[in-house]
Amino acid sequence: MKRYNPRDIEPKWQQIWANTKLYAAKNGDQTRPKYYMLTEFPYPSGDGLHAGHAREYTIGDVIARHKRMQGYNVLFPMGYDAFGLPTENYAIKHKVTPQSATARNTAMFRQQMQSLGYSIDWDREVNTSDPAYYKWTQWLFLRFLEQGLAYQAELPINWCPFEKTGLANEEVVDGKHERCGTPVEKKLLKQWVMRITDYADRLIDGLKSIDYPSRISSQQINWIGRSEGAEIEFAVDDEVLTVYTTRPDTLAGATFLVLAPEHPAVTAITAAEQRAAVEAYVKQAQAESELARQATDRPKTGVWTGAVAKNPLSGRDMPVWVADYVLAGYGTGAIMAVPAHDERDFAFAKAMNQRLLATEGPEYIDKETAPRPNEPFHHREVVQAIVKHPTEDKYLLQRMLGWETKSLSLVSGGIESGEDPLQAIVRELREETGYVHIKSLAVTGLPYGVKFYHEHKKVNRSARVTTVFIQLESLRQVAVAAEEQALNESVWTGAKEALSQLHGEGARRVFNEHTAGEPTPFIAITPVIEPITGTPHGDDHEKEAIVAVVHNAKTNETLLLDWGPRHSNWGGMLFIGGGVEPGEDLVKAAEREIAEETGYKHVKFVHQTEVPVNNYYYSNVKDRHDKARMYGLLFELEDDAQTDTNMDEGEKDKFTPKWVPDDEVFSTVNDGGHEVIYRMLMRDEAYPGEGVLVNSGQFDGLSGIEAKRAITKWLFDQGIGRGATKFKLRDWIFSRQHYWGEPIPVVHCAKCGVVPVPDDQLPVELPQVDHYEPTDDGQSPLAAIDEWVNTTCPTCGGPARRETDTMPNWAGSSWYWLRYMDAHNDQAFADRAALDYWGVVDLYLGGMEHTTLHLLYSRFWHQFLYDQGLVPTPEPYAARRGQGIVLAADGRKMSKSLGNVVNPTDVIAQYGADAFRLYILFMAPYDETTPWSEERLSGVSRFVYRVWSLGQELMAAPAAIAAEPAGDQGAFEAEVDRATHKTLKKLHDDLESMRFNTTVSALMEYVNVLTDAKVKSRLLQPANAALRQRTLRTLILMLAPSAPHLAEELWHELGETTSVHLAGWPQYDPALLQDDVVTVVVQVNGKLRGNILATPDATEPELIALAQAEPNVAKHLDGVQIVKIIVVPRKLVNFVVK
RNA sequence: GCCGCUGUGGUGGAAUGGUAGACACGCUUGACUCAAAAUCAAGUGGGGGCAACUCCGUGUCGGUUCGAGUCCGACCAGCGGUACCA
Repeated sequence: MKRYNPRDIEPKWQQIWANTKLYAAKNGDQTRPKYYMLTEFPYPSGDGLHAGHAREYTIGDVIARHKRMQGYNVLFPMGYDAFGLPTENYAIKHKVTPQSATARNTAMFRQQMQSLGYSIDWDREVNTSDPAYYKWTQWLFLRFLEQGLAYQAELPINWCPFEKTGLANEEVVDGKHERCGTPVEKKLLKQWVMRITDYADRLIDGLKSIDYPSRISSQQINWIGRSEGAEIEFAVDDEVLTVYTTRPDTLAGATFLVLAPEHPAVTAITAAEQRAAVEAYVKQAQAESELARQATDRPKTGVWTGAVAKNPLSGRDMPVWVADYVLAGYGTGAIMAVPAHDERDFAFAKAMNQRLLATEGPEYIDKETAPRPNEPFHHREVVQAIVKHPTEDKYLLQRMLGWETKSLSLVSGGIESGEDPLQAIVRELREETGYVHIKSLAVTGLPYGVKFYHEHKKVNRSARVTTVFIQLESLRQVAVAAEEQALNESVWTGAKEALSQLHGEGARRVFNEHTAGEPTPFIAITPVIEPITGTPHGDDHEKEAIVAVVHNAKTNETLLLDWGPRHSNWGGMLFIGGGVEPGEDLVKAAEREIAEETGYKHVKFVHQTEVPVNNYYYSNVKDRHDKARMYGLLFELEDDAQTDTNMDEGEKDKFTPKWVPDDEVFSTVNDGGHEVIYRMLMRDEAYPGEGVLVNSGQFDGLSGIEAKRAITKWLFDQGIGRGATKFKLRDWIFSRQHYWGEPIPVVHCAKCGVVPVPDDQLPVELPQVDHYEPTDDGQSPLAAIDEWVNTTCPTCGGPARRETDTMPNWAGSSWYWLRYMDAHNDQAFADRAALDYWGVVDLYLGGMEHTTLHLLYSRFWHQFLYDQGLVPTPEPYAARRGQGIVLAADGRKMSKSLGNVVNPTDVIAQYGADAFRLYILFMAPYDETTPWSEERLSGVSRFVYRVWSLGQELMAAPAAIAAEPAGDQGAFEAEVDRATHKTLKKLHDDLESMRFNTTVSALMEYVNVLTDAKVKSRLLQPANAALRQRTLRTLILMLAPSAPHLAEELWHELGETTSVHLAGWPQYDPALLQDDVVTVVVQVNGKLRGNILATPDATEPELIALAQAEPNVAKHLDGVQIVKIIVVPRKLVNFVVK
């Protein structure tokens, strides 16, 4: 028997295939359908082919070979993406030219790919650094230039200080250069830029017509980052600031504007007294590195410009700030900030207000009650409010009863620990005056200090006073305690009168500033969206409600009601809830519900949500759809005292109160509305979701898209805004300051400006030089080569200088699949007939890492070429698939420094190319990342040897020794043929769906059947010569795409003289797939209780009878009642019993 | 945070809503051998049982269904991408 020796047969056949040009694709062949199988061409680095390449090209080769055997005219080409920095660096280091390094490396790659037996049409090989190739890259660039899609601009670009070159945005990852990891700097340079943003919409829309994995299309869509919203203009002094927002519905809640530090209007709008601060901030922002600015969770910083704009909808002042959380490069570089509904604006507002509140304002000494000398001061933090009447132009002042002074004061009180000034003043207002219905409140003016003698407490008092402006919504009041009534009397007064009677210099000053409309940097947080939870049904029964969150600070627990298991629309764990009677105070209502439902009678109100949550839900009790406008109220439990709960008997058993640890509350509550309430109450955060508009004048009551549309239209009608679409995608920085790239084919002439090199003078070839090290000054090394740089102007003939920037390495790969169609054309980048014939790439296989780089760039080029009528299709690739990464055996990435790299050449030397290929297919689904395993590779290698031996045995069996076979010959042949055709069908299905791992499994199973001792010995009998022959033939054909050398060798041993790879792919015969006997599974209540053998066409009653007769099934059917019998012909019988 | 993908034995991974773990690796036992390697044969999810058989089992919790790894809902974990993009 001949031994299997891949070291002999593999090179032998590779040589023969090459010599006969077996895999040559034929342009214009109308006798067969075409199939264009493209894999990404490699960058020819000095390290040679790696395992990832081998995976990609092996998959591509198997598909190409299978298609070829199916009768397609297959184009499966290869080339080299040869320009780029690694080669340049390598050449500098080894003191050779990039040209010679490239020649050496491409030869190595070609040799390695050939040794893997790929069916590449080598006559079409391309190399992007070949002048014959880049002539056409330059030619195509000039078409972009003609159409204005390539332009020069002075831009702050990403600069890699290590490789000394500019970079595209797509090449910067986490603030670092994706290739070398060096932190990227900003550098202002004159650059060539490609207007890819013109194609942003097309690049998204085109994805619909092509077959990309959702992973890739969603990543591209994300990267392009289209968003729809509105541009809104705000007048600030003489300037008009235009902002971009995706949330025009929150316009009324925009309480300030923010400009990026780089925004051109910053200087113009900055007020004189703020100039120094603003300039310092802008300077500091510019000094920050990209990396630092990108850091997540960095505290918000900013500075007030002193300017104020007016909100066109709410009419309120909006201080204009400068802050680096707004990016100059996106939208208009300015935003309207809505702190109530945007997390970033919220964080900024909180931080800035806090900073302002912490500042020390002027200090006043009260002259009427001057502090006593030589006595210590007792300090308090105080908040006071300028409270405005809901309808009239009047302010709420207080007269202290029992004091000697006749003057009035603002509503005020001490800030208790843990409170912020806004919370404190709301509490004070409620306790002292009973007013609770607040429309808006905001800090106004810087805090000031005051010192006086406290006559009641008989101490010197120093206070820091924060002033808040409160606009009442209505005069709705709650009862005021008698002791409070005895202290103060409330008076509504006009502004002038108030000012004259106000006690205290500081209070008079802030009141005056406020009523005079002095600009203030303080940022109000005004909610304009009421959250919606649940789904409206149209006929919802509306009511006002409270949700009471009762917290116990001693145990850090929160009170929940357990309504039993959660169903789709009732039950679960909820807070205490209940209806509010018309006109009833929310706090009172909540206290009543708490007592009724849980018995707790001593709870202290802390605060409530500013807006209600519109919760749509199904009321199980009332059997109807309800809409509750739920206000959340937070209470602190004062003591455990409980009264009897006061509930109907029916209501009592429905729920049980439960104390839940605070950190589990959020995950325990399982109702959308209650969750939102809890977030609003407990977590200091914005509500960024959608909902119903409030505090938005005429737009109140609108929601979602409705509101966006209505407000955008209103802005348009007012002439201060319009709908707008923006993209995250930026134009493509196309210049590189390096030697080893395509020279950008233009010259700069003092007289004519930028002049394209005429087409007939292309290519602009790279000069052959000794030194081409990159420079630090942002100049290409080409600039130093005078004899190359100095040229004449093609237009005027005068002296001119060549452009010295080169193209990025993405340029050559942006059109290479077109060159394969007609690789040697020197009249055009490709002949139109060839372009028409091959059309789109049918399948493009490559790595996931190119999704937002090469794949996006090349689609952009192709779409442009289509627009110019240069290519026949709008998209280059009909389908794209990405292969998974091959990890090292240790589960880590393969890397030279870890020493865990698998070298394909070594693998081939030890196991042969066919075993290597089969293992690549077998190791995992092709798109799954998976570790390399030499042990499993050896398993596949055993399979290859088994196939070889089987082939040898089947061929060596004597054809005519008289010996009669035992048993039924027809049944045996049918059994073997059935196995063959089942395998064929499996291969057919799995190759179509690219499930290569299971095709190898199927081949293994098939070979296992044939090598089974009983089957094989009978197969070797003389009577089975014909069966043996057709079985082996089919096996070889099935192996041909994945193990081409093995298949070819056995094929020729079989006596064939033409290549197996030109043979037709075998078709399976459905008739031969039919089993004589099928195994039918018998279940009782879905549990497997046995199986029966039946003919495929057995009827239902027959199957049931057989099943019932099965002893174990009978056992389980004994003594039970059969409710139902499910029969799936040829598959299963299931008895449903009681 | 957002977008996408993935969760199945000791491992890589199979399974049109119908016998979970195909095919391999590894491991155990046996044959061959002086011995080892290679090869061949048998076994191999966990628990119980002498056995027939039986219970449990595909990240978690629910739901739909005669029947769920597969479909639906909520969550958890891992991977990839992206991120003050307003």
